Amino acid sequence: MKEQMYEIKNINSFELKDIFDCGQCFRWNKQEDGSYEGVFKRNVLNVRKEGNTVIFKGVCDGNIEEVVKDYFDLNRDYEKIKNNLSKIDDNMKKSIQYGKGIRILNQDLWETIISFIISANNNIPRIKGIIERLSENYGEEIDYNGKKYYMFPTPENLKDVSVERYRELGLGFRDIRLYETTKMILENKVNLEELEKNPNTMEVRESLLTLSGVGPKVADCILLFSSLKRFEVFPIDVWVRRVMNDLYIKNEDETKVSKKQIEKIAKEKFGNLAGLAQQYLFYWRREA
DNA sequence: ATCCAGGGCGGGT
DNA sequence: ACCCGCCCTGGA
Repeated sequence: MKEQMYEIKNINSFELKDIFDCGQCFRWNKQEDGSYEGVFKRNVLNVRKEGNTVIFKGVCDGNIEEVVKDYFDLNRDYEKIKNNLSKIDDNMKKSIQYGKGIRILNQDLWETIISFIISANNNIPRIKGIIERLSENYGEEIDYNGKKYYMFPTPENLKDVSVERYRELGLGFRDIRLYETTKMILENKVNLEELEKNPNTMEVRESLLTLSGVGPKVADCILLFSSLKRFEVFPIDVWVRRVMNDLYIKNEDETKVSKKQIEKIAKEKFGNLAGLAQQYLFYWRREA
């Protein structure tokens, strides 16, 4: 494949650190020169920012401009969204100022499902390690700049991989979950293309919940961070529980705050932008 | 050493 | 409906 380049001048709501470190993705890594490099679908990309210009460079499956516009959600008006959310209260305003460059990536549904199954009760360095080993072992190779990169394995790539093999790759107790979910998708027990087409978020959520290793939190992450792009969901993890309790609930023991309670407040305050609000709050509370 | 990290599952009430 | 213990692994 031939190297392509694409640049956007005077871009807003686009900060590399905010996008790649806000917890939505696992295959982007910061380089020595401050740029980020990542593999998604059949693309290998390097992204860097100089002033208000973003430069994308790499090998793409198709036209780089189209690939980038789709993946980085460039047709959505984040300035408008941020303005609306900022009006809600000072907490939102502050968290948005902190994560002003966040964009929700349009990630492959299958990859997002598997990645967040792996994320369960796990830490980020280890999650990234597991995903890299899966890709190196079972993903298709792409050569770029004299280096080898590996696509995330497809369901077919994982067809004959055993539970034991997953355990060897360091998945721990998630081995069986990955095995079973892959099998269910290969057997079309859950049809990913149908999910993409279904506008009813709750139906899609129910369907995701039938997959092994997918509970409420993982399902919501998949709905928000994959190409399903449902911004009304509100994934609740320990950090979100923490920040929601600090700001709005103020219970002495945050672990005692129920999910329902948090969901109710999120819906009342943030409505159909709850997912975005969650992301700003999460990133702010974890990093700041 | 003990704990915990972006939960889910299965088996209790 | 809630609640609880348990689940691999590795880094602090």
